[in-house]
Amino acid sequence: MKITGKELMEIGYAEGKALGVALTLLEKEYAGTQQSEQLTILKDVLANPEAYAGHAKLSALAKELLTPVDDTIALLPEGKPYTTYGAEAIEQGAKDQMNVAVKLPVAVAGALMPDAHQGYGLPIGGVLATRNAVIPYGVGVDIGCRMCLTLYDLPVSMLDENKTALKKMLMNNTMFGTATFKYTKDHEIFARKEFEDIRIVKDLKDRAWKQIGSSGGGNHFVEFGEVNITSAINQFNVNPGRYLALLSHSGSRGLGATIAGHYTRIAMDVCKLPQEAKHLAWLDLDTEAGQEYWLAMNLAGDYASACHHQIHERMAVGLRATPLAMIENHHNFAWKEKDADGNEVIVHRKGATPAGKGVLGIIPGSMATPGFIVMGKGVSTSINSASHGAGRLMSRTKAKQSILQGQVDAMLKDAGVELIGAGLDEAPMAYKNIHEVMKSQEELVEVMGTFMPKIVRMCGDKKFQEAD
DNA sequence: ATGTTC
Repeated sequence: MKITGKELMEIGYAEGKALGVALTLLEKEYAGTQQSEQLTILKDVLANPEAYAGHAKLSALAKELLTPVDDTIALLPEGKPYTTYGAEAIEQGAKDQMNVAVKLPVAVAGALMPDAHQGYGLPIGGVLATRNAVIPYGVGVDIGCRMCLTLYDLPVSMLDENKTALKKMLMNNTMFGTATFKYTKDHEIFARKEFEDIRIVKDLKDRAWKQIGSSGGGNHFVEFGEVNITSAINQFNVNPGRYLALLSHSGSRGLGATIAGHYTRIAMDVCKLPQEAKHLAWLDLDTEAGQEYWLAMNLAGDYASACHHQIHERMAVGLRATPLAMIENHHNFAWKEKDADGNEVIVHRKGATPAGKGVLGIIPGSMATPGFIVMGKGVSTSINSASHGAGRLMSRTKAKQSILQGQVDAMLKDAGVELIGAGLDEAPMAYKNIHEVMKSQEELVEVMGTFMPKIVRMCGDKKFQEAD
């Protein structure tokens, strides 16, 4: 009778390579030794592998025990099938990233939106449904980045006739980049217990207080424009027609960015994946870290919403008017939703607009092209999603190198757009044609109306623009 | 996206 692997596991050997090495050694080197002594030796090697590193017979086993266990989680050989919308205009890097994402063992389904481009982990424009797992980089760095639109029963002619006053209103009531308000407005979100219960979130409360109501950098904006409603929005009693409107695009500022970084690091520590998938590390929702991230993510989402609401409140005061309707949606977030069979899945939308049946959303174009007010059709192959914009045609670096200010100025003049702030990296020509993108997702959303920007404010912070 | 490099 020889010692079995099962017996070795009883004395503490884990299933794996070291166990195999031990069994081989017993057979080759210790065949004549009593079993009880064999077990004693192996127990001792396991307890003190360092002591046996130079041992004539046991060094191979000691070396194996001293080698860190390879705890890399393998990707599935075959990824879950997924639908790509507008594939012909999507860069290969984004497709490659999606192909990796659907091979995660926790992946249930995926979809790629027509504005997709390469990001960290999941591509921007990527949608991924998982089982009981949340991927911090599947949500993105700017947790709860979102759109908010208010419609006013005010004459559209104000955009021309009161341009100076509206510009001033934007200058006085919005803050971009590193700028914050001297007098911040309180918000009920600061009473949330997550600010007490979660250490990392607690440490971020002061900065969140300073930044509330402000907008970020990059592609974030607050703009006045003309909305043309073509299909009545019954839930708000908004009839077809032209409306003065305010549209904002911003996220959760330092709060969300720090939460994202913190939990991504934890995820990458506990969930080791092959190199090409390492940024897709997930947190099991049954773990403490997973539950904490879920709460922190939801807080950051609500904070992003609160920032937009304060922006719109300040502007409503400036306009001395009450909005007819407010339409808003996150496009960097994870939601608990049901799949076709009624099972709960975690749907990550990283730069994708929720488009469940009857769900309203905003898909912006660029500073000189229209955005769209849409109603989702609830198409399951897109995991109830649509694009979150036109999508970049070129990187920020390439845009800054190849686009001339004069070209942008001419384009803005043509479109009748007044721009405050923004660098060449946000030039309209750095983006795909929004009309083509909308065509690629006709089956996903119904267009209820358009928004044409007229007075646009973006981040004018030079330091910000020189970065990346 | 980001007190823009823990």
